[in-house]
Amino acid sequence: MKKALSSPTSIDQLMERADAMAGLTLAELAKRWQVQVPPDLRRDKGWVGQLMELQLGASAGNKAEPDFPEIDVELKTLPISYALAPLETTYVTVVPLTNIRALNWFDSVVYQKLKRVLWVPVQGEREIPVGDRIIGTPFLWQPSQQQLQMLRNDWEELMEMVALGNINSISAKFGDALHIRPKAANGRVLTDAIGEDGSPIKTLPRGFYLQKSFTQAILNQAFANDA
DNA sequence: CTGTGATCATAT
DNA sequence: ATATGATCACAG
Repeated sequence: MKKALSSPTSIDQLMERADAMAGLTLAELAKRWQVQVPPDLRRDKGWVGQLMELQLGASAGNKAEPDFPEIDVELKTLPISYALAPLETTYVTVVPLTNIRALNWFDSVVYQKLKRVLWVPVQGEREIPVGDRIIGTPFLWQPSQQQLQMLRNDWEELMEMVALGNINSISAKFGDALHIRPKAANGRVLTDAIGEDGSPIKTLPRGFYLQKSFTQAILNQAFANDA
């Protein structure tokens, strides 16, 4: 998809563009940007997010930084059930497995991305045709002190394991708010990491994901604030 | 090849 | 039913 809009230069401008899509179906928004609606998301997993990028003027690209670096905002779509519960965990960024310098939370990409997020809830039930799914009301979120502490604790615990060569003993069961799971094109992809004895090894690339319980709490906050 | 956007699909 | 591990498309 092509970039058709300039990056928003202020929060107000971003929210204006965001509010303009609230209540629309994905088909309606897709028509506005002249993109085809896929029959399902099996082969287009990132389609919804990329449509949002068009609407909001996010700079495309694969940089490990927030979508709107000028205004320090990260964009996240959140697929939700009929009961307004998250249907999926939320991918944040890849886990650095090598060249780990200072284990500094505030320098981490996780912190840089999550310190301010524009959440866009979208109906995600698979039985709803993609084009018929309704876009919810986007809202801006900043983690509370408590949420920030949870994220930081998980991040520090997990990164310590990585730095000490224990990447292969990390599973999705670690971490309360944040966890680590594979993030690759397939199971044969290998990248460099630190082995148990400190020597280089090859392992599957991993990503940081937000647990559903964490994003559920974010939704609850936003919902309560509206009422 | 690595990062982005994520959801899929099967084991449990 | 759902969480974990696996996977898909595309940009740079």
